[in-house]
Amino acid sequence: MASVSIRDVAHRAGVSVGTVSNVLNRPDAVSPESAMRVQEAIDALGYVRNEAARKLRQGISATVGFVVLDGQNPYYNDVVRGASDEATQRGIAILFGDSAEEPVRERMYIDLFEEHQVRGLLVAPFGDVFSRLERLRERGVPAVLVGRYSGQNRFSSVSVDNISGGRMAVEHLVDVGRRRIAFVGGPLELREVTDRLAGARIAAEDAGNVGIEVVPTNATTVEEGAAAGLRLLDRPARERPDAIFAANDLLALGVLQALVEDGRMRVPEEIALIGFDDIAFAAAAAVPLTSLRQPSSTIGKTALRILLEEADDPGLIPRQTVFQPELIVRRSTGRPT
Amino acid sequence: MASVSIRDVAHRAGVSVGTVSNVLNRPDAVSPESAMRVQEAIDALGYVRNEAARKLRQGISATVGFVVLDGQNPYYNDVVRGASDEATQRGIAILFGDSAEEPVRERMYIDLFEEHQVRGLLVAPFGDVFSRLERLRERGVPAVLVGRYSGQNRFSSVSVDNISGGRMAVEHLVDVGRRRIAFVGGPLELREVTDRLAGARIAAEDAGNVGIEVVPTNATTVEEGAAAGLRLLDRPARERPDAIFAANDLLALGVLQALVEDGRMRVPEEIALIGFDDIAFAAAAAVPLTSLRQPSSTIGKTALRILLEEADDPGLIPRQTVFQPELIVRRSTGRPT
DNA sequence: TGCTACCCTTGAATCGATTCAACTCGTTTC
DNA sequence: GAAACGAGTTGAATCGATTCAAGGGTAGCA
Repeated sequence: MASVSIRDVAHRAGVSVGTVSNVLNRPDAVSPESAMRVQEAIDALGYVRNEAARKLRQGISATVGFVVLDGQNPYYNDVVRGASDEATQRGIAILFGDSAEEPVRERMYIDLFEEHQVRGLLVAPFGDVFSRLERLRERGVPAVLVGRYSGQNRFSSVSVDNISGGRMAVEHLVDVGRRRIAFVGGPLELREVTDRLAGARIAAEDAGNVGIEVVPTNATTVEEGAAAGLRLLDRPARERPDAIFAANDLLALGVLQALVEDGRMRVPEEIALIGFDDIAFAAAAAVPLTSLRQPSSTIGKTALRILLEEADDPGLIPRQTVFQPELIVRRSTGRPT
Repeated sequence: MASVSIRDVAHRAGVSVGTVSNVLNRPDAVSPESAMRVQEAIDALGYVRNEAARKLRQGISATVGFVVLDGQNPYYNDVVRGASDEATQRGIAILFGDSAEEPVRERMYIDLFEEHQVRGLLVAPFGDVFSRLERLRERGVPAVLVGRYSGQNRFSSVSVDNISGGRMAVEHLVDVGRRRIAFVGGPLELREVTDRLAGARIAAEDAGNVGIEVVPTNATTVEEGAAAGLRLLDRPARERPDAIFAANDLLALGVLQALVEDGRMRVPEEIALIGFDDIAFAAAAAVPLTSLRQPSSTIGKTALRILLEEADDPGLIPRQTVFQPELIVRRSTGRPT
């Protein structure tokens, strides 16, 4: 463990530690020649700054935590990529935690990240983490919610307009002549799921004579989607819907997989299918999937930016940033025969 | 910033800081009643340990860095999930970096993580990072390569047997009656790509009368796969292959998308298609994709375990852990008409 | 009673970067 | 020539958890 400290650098360069620190942090407060000598010493010794010491002294850190709801979902990977791009540009590292839709893990990560003195927290919340987040905020550690807004607007959030998205989805289905719509999604504790459903209901009401039926799932995964698809297929033919709005693309792909495998209900002829998120695989699906696109990496970038602003100025009032989703029409919602 | 330190806890519990530290780290060296009083104080004050201070003092940290080649690839997400599971169980946090197949970013993350005093580094390497990793190792920070083995076995690695996988892929294609095989993959600097190709060539030679042609790509993405697919379609019909082995599922899905869209070459009738990794979306593809499954989350878990062992005992000799891939047959490699 | 052994507890020293009051030295101003 | 000023530099103090030599107390034993 041949650890090189600022002291070693100072010694080799023949200056004091204060000067070395200045070279690192306030280069213009130092004479060019000192700067050069110090730089040489740094290179020669292979000095690397000790973040722990810096963090300890300064009280704030160059680390941000990101607790993701479901790391398997490509949507979140895009968001992470966006946040991570932005972070890296500012020399900030991201601590990563995948809560896998389990409240226990979610809380564990939040605690872990707190110990690590993160500057702030990006959270795609699943369980009720707000009391924990409140506590963190009292200590000067802000949080920004990603992909959903907080119930009481107690925290800033960056998300897409899920109600409007749900509405667009059903409006589109109605446009292509569908009336009996199944909403596949869950758990209903997920705010984005209920919002998309709420939007769907509004559109159904506006259209009149359109029914929305909820087919609940336990998670937003391909497997759950496939299971829901099978349940629909099990019904007598005339009780089946003529369109499915899945709460996200993972579910939609699962449904699609079940339908294609089974073969009795062809997409889009007998049944139309629309998803949400427009993940990369939606276009490559068995039947290319109509979906509502989210500006995912922009969401990540924006969330990180807001987080850092709040970290710098704790007085800021929480604000909700909402992007509009965009309808991407593909084959899965072609007109019925 | 109402920061609560171990000193405050000690004061409230009426004991010394040393005792508090012992409660936290060596509970059996402390009397039950002290432990209880300290615990109460901790709860009452909402004390959270300051990792920075601990790290500084101990010299080692409870953080591990993971530099991923391509965060968009579900395969790596599975690996990350595995590593992350294992890490969390041990109270270790993971710093996450997505190099997006860019050597500059890759190096940046390694440097950033070094500043953060990571205990070790998991790396899915793209560019040549070995000299940097060597330097880190000299400082007691080990690295374990994920998803590929190091050229000179200078580092431990956890991967799948890509040569054997490539072989299995082509053997399977030959089994279902294919002879003119296109290998879609690249860049050829990626060791796993060339290994899979090498395996393919071995199988072709063993079979005799089987040709392998390389269709290079610039990255292992859906888009590049689609582009490669279009290039194949552009050829006169008789110059087209009767099977495609894509270096990974992303490429395979891209190829599939192009073929299905175009419609001239049906999968699997006119052309068979096999991928690698067996990501979750392979099963949900336009034509369910035959693929070679990797035990991805096990790879992540194992890599982390080895990394920590090496961090504890720097004398360990690097070892290569290789898992066998498993052939998952689906519709995309049905028999030709 | 004296002695040893054992169990807990104590608190100063430590890790390394940053900060800042104090200082040096050369230059400018009146 | 004295005073004021500015630019650079210095090094001790600081952040908070851990460590460990030293010491206090109690029980056990002769």
